[in-house]
Amino acid sequence: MVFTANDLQEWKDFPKGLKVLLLEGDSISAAEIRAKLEAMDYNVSTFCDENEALSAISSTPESFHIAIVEVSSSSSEGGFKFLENAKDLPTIMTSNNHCLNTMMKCIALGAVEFLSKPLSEDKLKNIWQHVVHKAFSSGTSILCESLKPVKESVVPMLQLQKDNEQHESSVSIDIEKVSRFTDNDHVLSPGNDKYPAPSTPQLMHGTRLLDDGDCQEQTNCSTEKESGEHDGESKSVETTCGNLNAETESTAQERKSEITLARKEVDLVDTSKGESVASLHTQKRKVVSNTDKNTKSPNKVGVRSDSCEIRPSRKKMKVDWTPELHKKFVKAVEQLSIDQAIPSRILELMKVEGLTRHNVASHLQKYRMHKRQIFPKEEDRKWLNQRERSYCLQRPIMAFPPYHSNHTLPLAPVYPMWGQSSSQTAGMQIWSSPGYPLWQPTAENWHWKPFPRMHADAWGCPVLPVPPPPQAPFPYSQNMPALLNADAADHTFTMPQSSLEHYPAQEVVDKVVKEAVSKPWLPLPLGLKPPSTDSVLAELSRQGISSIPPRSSKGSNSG
DNA sequence: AGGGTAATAT
DNA sequence: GATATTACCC
Repeated sequence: MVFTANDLQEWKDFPKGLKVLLLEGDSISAAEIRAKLEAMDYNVSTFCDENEALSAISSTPESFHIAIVEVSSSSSEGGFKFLENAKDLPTIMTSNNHCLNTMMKCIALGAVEFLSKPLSEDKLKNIWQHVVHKAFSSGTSILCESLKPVKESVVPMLQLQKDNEQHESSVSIDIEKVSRFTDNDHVLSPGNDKYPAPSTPQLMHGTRLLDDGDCQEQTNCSTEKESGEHDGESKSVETTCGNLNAETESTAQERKSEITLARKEVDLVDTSKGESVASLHTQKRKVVSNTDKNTKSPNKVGVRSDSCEIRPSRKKMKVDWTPELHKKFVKAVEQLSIDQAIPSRILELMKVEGLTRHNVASHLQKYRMHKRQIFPKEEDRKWLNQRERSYCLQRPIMAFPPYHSNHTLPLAPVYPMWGQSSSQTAGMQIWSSPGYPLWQPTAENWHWKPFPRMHADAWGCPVLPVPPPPQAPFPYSQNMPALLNADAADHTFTMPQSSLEHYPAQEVVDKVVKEAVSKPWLPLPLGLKPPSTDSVLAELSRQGISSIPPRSSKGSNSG
Protein backbone atom coordinates (compact mmCIF):
# COMPACT_ATOMS: atom_id res chain seq x y z
CA MET A 1 0.00 0.00 0.00
CA VAL A 2 2.91 2.19 -0.27
CA PHE A 3 1.78 3.96 -3.26
CA THR A 4 -1.64 5.10 -2.75
CA ALA A 5 -3.00 7.71 -4.99
CA ASN A 6 -1.96 10.12 -2.43
CA ASP A 7 1.52 8.84 -2.39
CA LEU A 8 1.77 8.93 -6.05
CA GLN A 9 1.33 12.57 -5.89
CA GLU A 10 4.48 12.87 -3.99
CA TRP A 11 6.21 11.07 -6.74
CA LYS A 12 4.82 13.12 -9.47
CA ASP A 13 7.93 14.99 -10.03
CA PHE A 14 10.16 12.08 -10.22
CA PRO A 15 8.87 10.08 -13.09
CA LYS A 16 8.14 13.17 -14.97
CA GLY A 17 11.00 14.08 -17.07
CA LEU A 18 12.31 10.61 -17.07
CA LYS A 19 14.65 10.38 -19.98
CA VAL A 20 13.75 7.53 -22.15
CA LEU A 21 15.82 6.25 -24.96
CA LEU A 22 13.62 4.66 -27.50
CA LEU A 23 15.23 2.40 -29.99
CA GLU A 24 12.65 1.42 -32.49
CA GLY A 25 13.10 0.34 -36.04
CA ASP A 26 9.67 1.18 -37.18
CA SER A 27 9.17 4.89 -37.27
CA ILE A 28 5.44 4.69 -36.97
CA SER A 29 5.63 2.50 -34.01
CA ALA A 30 8.29 4.75 -32.61
CA ALA A 31 6.07 7.74 -32.96
CA GLU A 32 3.25 6.00 -31.22
CA ILE A 33 5.34 4.95 -28.36
CA ARG A 34 6.92 8.28 -28.12
CA ALA A 35 3.58 9.96 -28.00
CA LYS A 36 2.48 7.78 -25.18
CA LEU A 37 5.62 8.35 -23.27
CA GLU A 38 5.47 12.03 -23.72
CA ALA A 39 1.94 12.03 -22.58
CA MET A 40 3.33 10.86 -19.32
CA ASP A 41 5.80 13.65 -19.31
CA TYR A 42 8.60 11.40 -20.11
CA ASN A 43 11.42 12.75 -22.11
CA VAL A 44 11.93 10.65 -25.16
CA SER A 45 14.87 10.36 -27.47
CA THR A 46 14.10 8.21 -30.42
CA PHE A 47 16.62 6.18 -32.31
CA CYS A 48 16.13 3.86 -35.15
CA ASP A 49 19.65 2.74 -35.38
CA GLU A 50 21.20 0.65 -32.74
CA ASN A 51 24.65 2.01 -33.15
CA GLU A 52 23.48 5.54 -32.97
CA ALA A 53 21.72 4.78 -29.80
CA LEU A 54 24.79 3.21 -28.40
CA SER A 55 26.97 6.08 -29.26
CA ALA A 56 24.45 8.39 -27.74
CA ILE A 57 24.51 6.67 -24.44
CA SER A 58 28.23 6.46 -24.45
CA SER A 59 28.70 10.09 -25.23
CA THR A 60 25.98 11.41 -22.99
CA PRO A 61 25.05 8.71 -20.56
CA GLU A 62 23.44 11.21 -18.28
CA SER A 63 20.89 11.88 -20.92
CA PHE A 64 19.10 8.65 -20.40
CA HIS A 65 17.45 6.98 -17.54
CA ILE A 66 16.00 4.05 -19.26
CA ALA A 67 15.87 2.50 -22.66
CA ILE A 68 13.10 0.85 -24.52
CA VAL A 69 14.50 -1.27 -27.25
CA GLU A 70 12.71 -3.16 -29.85
CA VAL A 71 13.83 -6.65 -30.56
CA SER A 72 14.16 -6.19 -34.20
CA SER A 73 14.14 -8.99 -36.65
CA SER A 74 15.31 -6.74 -39.38
CA SER A 75 18.43 -5.70 -37.72
CA SER A 76 21.16 -8.21 -37.52
CA GLU A 77 21.80 -7.41 -33.97
CA GLY A 78 18.17 -7.26 -33.21
CA GLY A 79 18.67 -4.84 -30.42
CA PHE A 80 20.70 -7.24 -28.43
CA LYS A 81 23.84 -5.42 -29.12
CA PHE A 82 22.43 -2.42 -27.48
CA LEU A 83 21.20 -4.45 -24.64
CA GLU A 84 24.56 -5.94 -24.06
CA ASN A 85 26.37 -2.71 -24.29
CA ALA A 86 24.08 -0.64 -22.23
CA LYS A 87 24.40 -2.48 -19.01
CA ASP A 88 24.19 0.62 -16.93
CA LEU A 89 20.97 1.63 -18.43
CA PRO A 90 17.88 -0.20 -17.42
CA THR A 91 16.68 -1.55 -20.65
CA ILE A 92 13.28 -2.76 -21.53
CA MET A 93 13.04 -4.97 -24.52
CA THR A 94 9.97 -5.01 -26.58
CA SER A 95 8.76 -6.95 -29.52
CA ASN A 96 5.83 -8.05 -31.52
CA ASN A 97 7.19 -11.45 -31.23
CA HIS A 98 6.14 -12.94 -27.99
CA CYS A 99 8.30 -15.91 -28.33
CA LEU A 100 9.37 -17.17 -25.02
CA ASN A 101 12.87 -17.74 -26.20
CA THR A 102 13.19 -14.20 -27.27
CA MET A 103 11.95 -12.98 -23.99
CA MET A 104 14.25 -15.31 -22.26
CA LYS A 105 17.17 -14.11 -24.22
CA CYS A 106 16.38 -10.53 -23.48
CA ILE A 107 16.20 -11.10 -19.84
CA ALA A 108 19.24 -13.25 -19.84
CA LEU A 109 21.15 -10.53 -21.52
CA GLY A 110 20.18 -8.12 -18.89
CA ALA A 111 16.94 -6.59 -19.91
CA VAL A 112 14.97 -5.42 -16.99
CA GLU A 113 11.78 -6.40 -18.61
CA PHE A 114 10.28 -7.67 -21.75
CA LEU A 115 7.18 -5.93 -22.93
CA SER A 116 5.20 -7.33 -25.71
CA LYS A 117 3.82 -4.98 -28.19
CA PRO A 118 1.73 -3.09 -28.52
CA LEU A 119 2.95 -0.98 -25.71
CA SER A 120 0.01 0.29 -23.87
CA GLU A 121 0.10 3.27 -21.65
CA ASP A 122 -0.25 0.97 -18.77
CA LYS A 123 2.84 -0.85 -19.71
CA LEU A 124 4.78 2.27 -20.27
CA LYS A 125 3.57 4.09 -17.30
CA ASN A 126 5.50 2.08 -14.83
CA ILE A 127 8.78 1.85 -16.48
CA TRP A 128 10.19 4.32 -14.04
CA GLN A 129 10.25 1.55 -11.55
CA HIS A 130 13.11 0.00 -13.31
CA VAL A 131 14.96 3.20 -13.01
CA VAL A 132 14.42 3.33 -9.34
CA HIS A 133 15.30 -0.23 -9.02
CA LYS A 134 18.41 0.18 -10.94
CA ALA A 135 19.33 3.21 -8.99
CA PHE A 136 19.09 1.26 -5.83
CA SER A 137 20.40 -1.97 -7.01
CA SER A 138 23.59 -0.59 -8.31
CA GLY A 139 26.33 0.10 -5.94
CA THR A 140 26.83 3.76 -5.65
CA SER A 141 30.26 3.51 -7.00
CA ILE A 142 29.11 2.18 -10.25
CA LEU A 143 25.86 3.95 -10.26
CA CYS A 144 25.14 5.28 -13.61
CA GLU A 145 25.40 9.00 -13.66
CA SER A 146 21.93 9.45 -14.81
CA LEU A 147 20.58 7.35 -12.01
CA LYS A 148 22.18 9.20 -9.20
CA PRO A 149 19.72 12.01 -9.18
CA VAL A 150 16.98 9.50 -9.27
CA LYS A 151 18.25 7.83 -6.25
CA GLU A 152 18.79 11.04 -4.46
CA SER A 153 15.34 12.18 -5.13
CA VAL A 154 13.76 8.96 -4.17
CA VAL A 155 15.54 8.33 -0.94
CA PRO A 156 13.94 11.19 0.88
CA MET A 157 10.60 10.02 -0.25
CA LEU A 158 11.27 6.67 1.12
CA GLN A 159 12.23 8.10 4.39
CA LEU A 160 9.19 10.15 4.52
CA GLN A 161 7.16 7.20 3.71
CA LYS A 162 8.78 5.22 6.36
CA ASP A 163 8.25 7.78 8.97
CA ASN A 164 4.67 8.11 8.15
CA GLU A 165 4.02 4.50 8.06
CA GLN A 166 6.17 3.11 10.66
CA HIS A 167 3.32 1.31 12.19
CA GLU A 168 2.71 -0.47 9.01
CA SER A 169 5.29 -3.00 9.49
CA SER A 170 5.26 -4.55 6.15
CA VAL A 171 5.39 -1.27 4.46
CA SER A 172 8.19 0.11 6.40
CA ILE A 173 10.07 -3.05 6.08
CA ASP A 174 9.76 -3.03 2.41
CA ILE A 175 10.74 0.51 2.14
CA GLU A 176 13.61 -0.15 4.26
CA LYS A 177 14.66 -2.89 2.04
CA VAL A 178 14.63 -0.49 -0.76
CA SER A 179 16.96 1.81 0.87
CA ARG A 180 19.12 -0.72 2.48
CA PHE A 181 19.86 -3.02 -0.27
CA THR A 182 21.06 -0.65 -2.72
CA ASP A 183 23.26 -3.25 -4.02
CA ASN A 184 21.46 -6.12 -5.35
CA ASP A 185 18.22 -6.62 -3.80
CA HIS A 186 15.28 -6.66 -5.97
CA VAL A 187 13.19 -4.67 -3.83
CA LEU A 188 10.87 -3.21 -6.25
CA SER A 189 9.90 -6.55 -7.29
CA PRO A 190 6.61 -6.92 -8.96
CA GLY A 191 5.83 -9.51 -6.45
CA ASN A 192 5.61 -6.67 -4.17
CA ASP A 193 2.03 -5.84 -4.13
CA LYS A 194 2.51 -2.22 -3.55
CA TYR A 195 4.40 -1.69 -6.68
CA PRO A 196 2.25 -2.11 -9.68
CA ALA A 197 5.26 -3.22 -11.46
CA PRO A 198 5.32 -5.10 -14.62
CA SER A 199 6.20 -8.65 -14.23
CA THR A 200 9.82 -8.70 -14.63
CA PRO A 201 11.29 -12.09 -14.52
CA GLN A 202 14.49 -11.08 -12.98
CA LEU A 203 12.75 -9.11 -10.39
CA MET A 204 10.63 -11.88 -9.39
CA HIS A 205 12.36 -13.35 -6.47
CA GLY A 206 9.50 -12.29 -4.44
CA THR A 207 10.56 -10.55 -1.41
CA ARG A 208 7.00 -10.74 -0.55
CA LEU A 209 6.35 -13.18 2.09
CA LEU A 210 3.89 -15.85 1.98
CA ASP A 211 2.08 -17.18 4.81
CA ASP A 212 3.43 -20.57 4.70
CA GLY A 213 4.07 -21.29 8.22
CA ASP A 214 7.22 -22.10 9.91
CA CYS A 215 10.26 -23.15 8.20
CA GLN A 216 9.53 -25.37 5.41
CA GLU A 217 12.41 -24.07 3.56
CA GLN A 218 14.62 -25.58 6.06
CA THR A 219 12.95 -28.79 5.65
CA ASN A 220 13.33 -28.80 2.01
CA CYS A 221 16.76 -27.55 2.06
CA SER A 222 18.06 -29.88 4.57
CA THR A 223 21.18 -31.28 3.24
CA GLU A 224 22.66 -34.63 2.97
CA LYS A 225 25.11 -33.45 5.47
CA GLU A 226 22.54 -33.84 8.08
CA SER A 227 21.41 -36.99 6.45
CA GLY A 228 17.94 -35.64 6.65
CA GLU A 229 17.26 -37.42 9.79
CA HIS A 230 13.94 -35.88 10.15
CA ASP A 231 12.52 -32.87 8.63
CA GLY A 232 11.22 -31.35 11.72
CA GLU A 233 10.38 -27.78 11.66
CA SER A 234 13.36 -26.46 13.35
CA LYS A 235 16.47 -27.86 12.05
CA SER A 236 19.50 -25.88 12.43
CA VAL A 237 20.04 -22.85 10.44
CA GLU A 238 23.39 -23.48 9.14
CA THR A 239 22.96 -27.03 8.30
CA THR A 240 20.09 -26.29 6.14
CA CYS A 241 19.87 -24.23 3.10
CA GLY A 242 22.96 -23.12 1.53
CA ASN A 243 25.23 -24.12 4.17
CA LEU A 244 26.85 -26.75 2.23
CA ASN A 245 27.01 -24.78 -0.84
CA ALA A 246 28.42 -21.92 0.96
CA GLU A 247 30.86 -24.20 2.55
CA THR A 248 32.35 -24.98 -0.73
CA GLU A 249 32.62 -21.55 -2.03
CA SER A 250 32.92 -19.36 0.87
CA THR A 251 34.50 -19.05 4.17
CA ALA A 252 32.59 -19.48 7.28
CA GLN A 253 32.88 -15.85 7.81
CA GLU A 254 31.26 -15.05 4.60
CA ARG A 255 28.57 -17.39 5.43
CA LYS A 256 28.03 -15.73 8.64
CA SER A 257 27.84 -12.47 6.92
CA GLU A 258 25.29 -13.84 4.67
CA ILE A 259 23.25 -14.91 7.54
CA THR A 260 23.62 -11.62 9.13
CA LEU A 261 22.51 -10.01 6.01
CA ALA A 262 19.63 -12.25 5.80
CA ARG A 263 18.29 -10.96 8.95
CA LYS A 264 18.87 -7.43 8.03
CA GLU A 265 15.91 -7.58 5.89
CA VAL A 266 13.76 -7.07 8.82
CA ASP A 267 15.59 -4.38 10.49
CA LEU A 268 14.17 -1.05 10.37
CA VAL A 269 16.97 1.28 10.33
CA ASP A 270 17.28 4.75 9.31
CA THR A 271 17.02 4.73 5.64
CA SER A 272 19.71 7.24 5.44
CA LYS A 273 21.98 4.45 6.28
CA GLY A 274 21.15 2.76 3.15
CA GLU A 275 24.40 3.68 1.67
CA SER A 276 26.58 2.24 4.26
CA VAL A 277 24.49 -0.76 4.62
CA ALA A 278 24.55 -1.17 0.99
CA SER A 279 28.23 -1.17 0.86
CA LEU A 280 28.29 -3.63 3.60
CA HIS A 281 25.93 -5.63 1.69
CA THR A 282 28.01 -5.37 -1.37
CA GLN A 283 31.06 -6.60 0.22
CA LYS A 284 29.46 -9.35 2.09
CA ARG A 285 26.93 -10.53 -0.26
CA LYS A 286 28.99 -12.53 -2.42
CA VAL A 287 28.38 -16.08 -1.93
CA VAL A 288 24.99 -17.17 -2.61
CA SER A 289 24.13 -20.60 -1.85
CA ASN A 290 21.29 -21.35 -3.98
CA THR A 291 19.00 -24.02 -3.22
CA ASP A 292 16.04 -23.37 -5.23
CA LYS A 293 14.24 -26.42 -4.25
CA ASN A 294 11.97 -24.29 -2.35
CA THR A 295 11.86 -20.69 -3.08
CA LYS A 296 8.25 -20.15 -2.72
CA SER A 297 8.17 -18.31 0.47
CA PRO A 298 10.90 -15.95 1.07
CA ASN A 299 10.26 -14.63 4.39
CA LYS A 300 10.28 -11.43 6.05
CA VAL A 301 12.14 -12.39 9.01
CA GLY A 302 15.32 -13.61 7.82
CA VAL A 303 15.31 -14.96 4.41
CA ARG A 304 15.95 -12.70 1.64
CA SER A 305 16.38 -13.43 -1.91
CA ASP A 306 19.67 -12.70 -3.33
CA SER A 307 19.98 -11.99 -6.92
CA CYS A 308 23.68 -12.33 -7.08
CA GLU A 309 23.45 -15.60 -8.77
CA ILE A 310 20.16 -14.90 -10.38
CA ARG A 311 18.33 -17.27 -8.19
CA PRO A 312 17.28 -16.61 -4.74
CA SER A 313 18.76 -18.45 -1.90
CA ARG A 314 17.03 -19.40 1.20
CA LYS A 315 19.23 -19.40 4.07
CA LYS A 316 17.77 -20.36 7.29
CA MET A 317 17.28 -17.20 9.06
CA LYS A 318 18.42 -16.24 12.38
CA VAL A 319 15.76 -13.99 13.49
CA ASP A 320 16.97 -10.67 14.42
CA TRP A 321 14.76 -9.30 17.05
CA THR A 322 14.97 -5.77 16.03
CA PRO A 323 13.25 -3.15 18.01
CA GLU A 324 10.52 -3.13 15.49
CA LEU A 325 10.03 -6.80 15.59
CA HIS A 326 10.20 -6.78 19.28
CA LYS A 327 7.67 -4.07 19.34
CA LYS A 328 5.37 -6.31 17.53
CA PHE A 329 6.12 -9.00 19.91
CA VAL A 330 5.41 -6.90 22.92
CA LYS A 331 2.30 -5.64 21.37
CA ALA A 332 1.13 -9.13 20.82
CA VAL A 333 1.97 -10.13 24.31
CA GLU A 334 0.13 -7.18 25.59
CA GLN A 335 -2.88 -7.90 23.56
CA LEU A 336 -3.07 -11.31 24.92
CA SER A 337 -3.27 -11.30 28.57
CA ILE A 338 -0.09 -12.43 30.04
CA ASP A 339 -1.63 -15.72 30.79
CA GLN A 340 -2.50 -16.20 27.20
CA ALA A 341 0.74 -15.06 25.87
CA ILE A 342 1.91 -18.29 24.48
CA PRO A 343 4.10 -18.60 21.50
CA SER A 344 1.52 -19.73 19.07
CA ARG A 345 -0.83 -16.95 19.85
CA ILE A 346 1.82 -14.39 19.91
CA LEU A 347 2.90 -15.63 16.59
CA GLU A 348 -0.56 -15.23 15.26
CA LEU A 349 -0.89 -11.76 16.49
CA MET A 350 2.45 -10.70 15.29
CA LYS A 351 1.59 -11.70 11.81
CA VAL A 352 5.15 -11.77 10.79
CA GLU A 353 5.55 -14.22 8.06
CA GLY A 354 8.44 -16.44 8.38
CA LEU A 355 8.64 -16.11 12.04
CA THR A 356 8.31 -19.42 13.66
CA ARG A 357 6.72 -20.44 16.80
CA HIS A 358 10.08 -21.48 17.98
CA ASN A 359 11.42 -18.08 17.38
CA VAL A 360 8.66 -16.61 19.36
CA ALA A 361 8.98 -19.12 22.10
CA SER A 362 12.58 -18.37 22.38
CA HIS A 363 11.97 -14.73 22.48
CA LEU A 364 9.25 -15.18 24.96
CA GLN A 365 11.59 -17.04 27.14
CA LYS A 366 13.99 -14.25 27.05
CA TYR A 367 11.27 -11.77 27.54
CA ARG A 368 10.08 -13.50 30.61
CA MET A 369 13.49 -13.83 31.98
CA HIS A 370 14.10 -10.21 31.62
CA LYS A 371 10.84 -9.45 33.14
CA ARG A 372 11.59 -11.62 35.97
CA GLN A 373 14.78 -9.86 36.58
CA ILE A 374 12.95 -6.69 36.87
CA PHE A 375 9.92 -8.01 38.41
CA PRO A 376 10.30 -11.33 40.06
CA LYS A 377 7.34 -13.56 39.93
CA GLU A 378 5.29 -10.90 38.46
CA GLU A 379 3.49 -13.24 36.23
CA ASP A 380 2.39 -15.28 39.09
CA ARG A 381 0.26 -12.51 40.33
CA LYS A 382 0.69 -13.87 43.70
CA TRP A 383 2.41 -13.06 46.79
CA LEU A 384 5.85 -14.19 46.80
CA ASN A 385 6.96 -16.79 49.12
CA GLN A 386 8.97 -15.68 51.94
CA ARG A 387 12.37 -16.04 50.49
CA GLU A 388 11.50 -14.22 47.42
CA ARG A 389 9.76 -11.62 49.30
CA SER A 390 12.56 -10.83 51.57
CA TYR A 391 14.75 -10.85 48.55
CA CYS A 392 12.60 -8.49 46.74
CA LEU A 393 12.14 -6.30 49.62
CA GLN A 394 15.70 -5.41 49.36
CA ARG A 395 15.25 -4.37 45.86
CA PRO A 396 14.03 -0.94 45.24
CA ILE A 397 12.00 -1.88 42.31
CA MET A 398 10.88 0.90 40.19
CA ALA A 399 7.44 2.00 40.78
CA PHE A 400 5.14 1.30 37.98
CA PRO A 401 1.67 2.07 37.00
CA PRO A 402 -0.93 -0.23 38.25
CA TYR A 403 -2.38 -2.72 36.02
CA HIS A 404 -4.57 -5.64 36.18
CA SER A 405 -4.40 -8.87 34.44
CA ASN A 406 -7.79 -8.35 33.02
CA HIS A 407 -6.73 -5.24 31.32
CA THR A 408 -5.77 -6.14 27.93
CA LEU A 409 -3.50 -3.38 27.01
CA PRO A 410 -1.38 -2.24 29.80
CA LEU A 411 -0.73 -5.48 31.38
CA ALA A 412 2.88 -4.86 31.29
CA PRO A 413 4.38 -2.92 34.03
CA VAL A 414 7.05 -0.49 33.40
CA TYR A 415 10.17 -2.03 32.22
CA PRO A 416 13.25 -0.51 31.00
CA MET A 417 13.24 0.24 27.40
CA TRP A 418 13.82 -2.71 25.35
CA GLY A 419 14.78 -1.31 22.14
CA GLN A 420 13.18 1.98 21.69
CA SER A 421 13.03 3.75 18.46
CA SER A 422 15.26 2.49 15.80
CA SER A 423 17.15 5.68 15.75
CA GLN A 424 17.84 5.40 19.36
CA THR A 425 18.76 1.85 19.28
CA ALA A 426 20.79 1.66 16.21
CA GLY A 427 23.55 -0.50 17.35
CA MET A 428 22.18 -0.79 20.75
CA GLN A 429 21.26 -4.05 22.10
CA ILE A 430 17.65 -4.53 22.40
CA TRP A 431 17.62 -5.75 25.85
CA SER A 432 18.57 -3.59 28.60
CA SER A 433 21.84 -4.46 30.00
CA PRO A 434 21.24 -7.44 32.16
CA GLY A 435 23.23 -6.01 34.89
CA TYR A 436 21.52 -2.76 35.09
CA PRO A 437 21.06 -2.07 38.66
CA LEU A 438 17.47 -2.60 39.21
CA TRP A 439 17.94 -1.71 42.69
CA GLN A 440 19.65 1.49 41.97
CA PRO A 441 17.80 3.16 39.25
CA THR A 442 19.82 5.98 37.98
CA ALA A 443 19.37 8.20 35.10
CA GLU A 444 21.68 6.21 32.95
CA ASN A 445 20.31 2.94 33.93
CA TRP A 446 16.78 3.60 33.22
CA HIS A 447 16.42 3.67 29.62
CA TRP A 448 13.21 5.41 29.64
CA LYS A 449 14.73 8.38 31.21
CA PRO A 450 15.84 9.93 28.00
CA PHE A 451 12.49 9.41 26.49
CA PRO A 452 9.94 11.79 27.70
CA ARG A 453 7.22 10.03 25.88
CA MET A 454 6.33 6.53 26.47
CA HIS A 455 5.72 4.23 23.65
CA ALA A 456 4.20 0.96 23.20
CA ASP A 457 7.40 -0.32 21.95
CA ALA A 458 9.09 0.38 25.12
CA TRP A 459 9.68 -2.72 26.95
CA GLY A 460 6.46 -2.99 28.68
CA CYS A 461 5.97 0.65 29.05
CA PRO A 462 2.40 1.56 29.47
CA VAL A 463 0.86 2.80 26.39
CA LEU A 464 -2.20 4.39 27.68
CA PRO A 465 -3.21 5.79 30.92
CA VAL A 466 -4.28 2.91 32.97
CA PRO A 467 -7.56 2.94 34.66
CA PRO A 468 -7.07 2.05 38.23
CA PRO A 469 -7.89 -1.50 38.88
CA PRO A 470 -10.85 -2.14 41.01
CA GLN A 471 -8.71 -3.27 43.81
CA ALA A 472 -5.25 -2.69 44.86
CA PRO A 473 -3.35 -0.79 42.28
CA PHE A 474 -0.31 -2.67 43.37
CA PRO A 475 -1.21 -6.21 43.84
CA TYR A 476 2.29 -7.26 44.43
CA SER A 477 4.04 -7.21 47.63
CA GLN A 478 7.26 -6.67 45.91
CA ASN A 479 6.06 -3.34 44.90
CA MET A 480 6.53 -2.18 48.31
CA PRO A 481 10.13 -1.35 47.83
CA ALA A 482 9.22 0.62 44.86
CA LEU A 483 7.26 2.84 47.03
CA LEU A 484 10.18 3.46 49.17
CA ASN A 485 12.09 4.44 46.17
CA ALA A 486 9.53 6.40 44.46
CA ASP A 487 11.78 9.32 44.62
CA ALA A 488 14.38 7.76 42.52
CA ALA A 489 11.81 6.69 40.08
CA ASP A 490 10.21 9.99 40.01
CA HIS A 491 13.20 11.65 38.60
CA THR A 492 13.39 9.45 35.69
CA PHE A 493 9.95 8.55 34.86
CA THR A 494 6.86 10.51 34.57
CA MET A 495 3.91 8.55 35.46
CA PRO A 496 0.96 9.06 33.27
CA GLN A 497 -1.23 9.50 36.21
CA SER A 498 1.19 11.30 38.38
CA SER A 499 0.40 8.62 40.81
CA LEU A 500 3.86 8.27 42.07
CA GLU A 501 3.43 10.99 44.49
CA HIS A 502 0.71 9.07 46.16
CA TYR A 503 2.93 6.28 47.06
CA PRO A 504 2.94 4.35 49.11
CA ALA A 505 -0.57 3.53 48.37
CA GLN A 506 -2.63 2.47 51.23
CA GLU A 507 -3.83 -0.51 49.35
CA VAL A 508 -0.37 -1.71 48.96
CA VAL A 509 0.37 -1.29 52.53
CA ASP A 510 -2.77 -3.15 53.29
CA LYS A 511 -1.71 -5.91 51.05
CA VAL A 512 1.59 -6.24 52.67
CA VAL A 513 0.08 -6.14 56.05
CA LYS A 514 -2.47 -8.65 55.07
CA GLU A 515 0.20 -10.90 53.81
CA ALA A 516 2.13 -10.57 56.95
CA VAL A 517 -0.90 -11.20 59.02
CA SER A 518 -1.96 -14.18 57.07
CA LYS A 519 1.41 -15.73 57.38
CA PRO A 520 2.53 -14.84 60.80
CA TRP A 521 5.23 -17.43 60.75
CA LEU A 522 7.12 -15.50 58.23
CA PRO A 523 9.41 -12.69 59.09
CA LEU A 524 7.82 -9.38 58.71
CA PRO A 525 8.55 -7.38 55.67
CA LEU A 526 10.67 -4.41 56.09
CA GLY A 527 8.86 -1.49 57.43
CA LEU A 528 6.34 -3.45 59.37
CA LYS A 529 6.39 -3.65 63.04
CA PRO A 530 4.87 -6.51 64.91
CA PRO A 531 1.45 -5.73 66.17
CA SER A 532 1.09 -4.78 69.70
CA THR A 533 -0.31 -7.30 72.04
CA ASP A 534 -3.30 -5.16 72.56
CA SER A 535 -4.11 -4.94 68.93
CA VAL A 536 -3.67 -8.65 68.55
CA LEU A 537 -6.02 -9.31 71.37
CA ALA A 538 -8.46 -6.85 70.02
CA GLU A 539 -8.40 -8.49 66.63
CA LEU A 540 -8.81 -11.89 68.13
CA SER A 541 -11.66 -10.65 70.10
CA ARG A 542 -13.17 -9.16 67.05
CA GLN A 543 -12.95 -12.50 65.39
CA GLY A 544 -14.69 -14.13 68.26
CA ILE A 545 -11.67 -15.58 69.91
CA SER A 546 -11.87 -14.52 73.43
CA SER A 547 -9.37 -16.75 75.02
CA ILE A 548 -5.90 -17.41 73.95
CA PRO A 549 -4.86 -20.99 74.16
CA PRO A 550 -1.62 -21.58 75.92
CA ARG A 551 1.16 -21.44 73.46
CA SER A 552 2.65 -24.74 72.72
CA SER A 553 6.36 -24.62 73.05
CA LYS A 554 6.97 -27.28 70.49
CA GLY A 555 4.47 -26.02 68.03
CA SER A 556 3.82 -29.53 66.83
CA ASN A 557 0.25 -29.33 67.68
CA SER A 558 -0.49 -26.04 66.22
CA GLY A 559 -3.31 -27.08 64.08
C1' DA B 1 1.39 -30.88 19.39
C1' DG B 2 2.74 -27.33 21.89
C1' DG B 3 4.62 -24.92 26.07
C1' DG B 4 8.47 -24.20 29.02
C1' DT B 5 13.14 -24.27 29.99
C1' DA B 6 17.94 -25.89 29.89
C1' DA B 7 21.67 -26.54 26.98
C1' DT B 8 24.09 -25.24 23.17
C1' DA B 9 25.61 -22.46 19.32
C1' DT B 10 26.82 -18.15 17.27
C1' DG C 1 28.74 -12.06 27.28
C1' DA C 2 24.47 -11.63 24.98
C1' DT C 3 21.27 -13.64 22.31
C1' DA C 4 19.22 -16.99 19.23
C1' DT C 5 18.53 -21.85 18.38
C1' DT C 6 18.02 -26.50 19.61
C1' DA C 7 17.07 -30.23 22.69
C1' DC C 8 14.42 -32.09 25.89
C1' DC C 9 10.86 -32.77 29.10
C1' DC C 10 6.13 -32.19 30.53
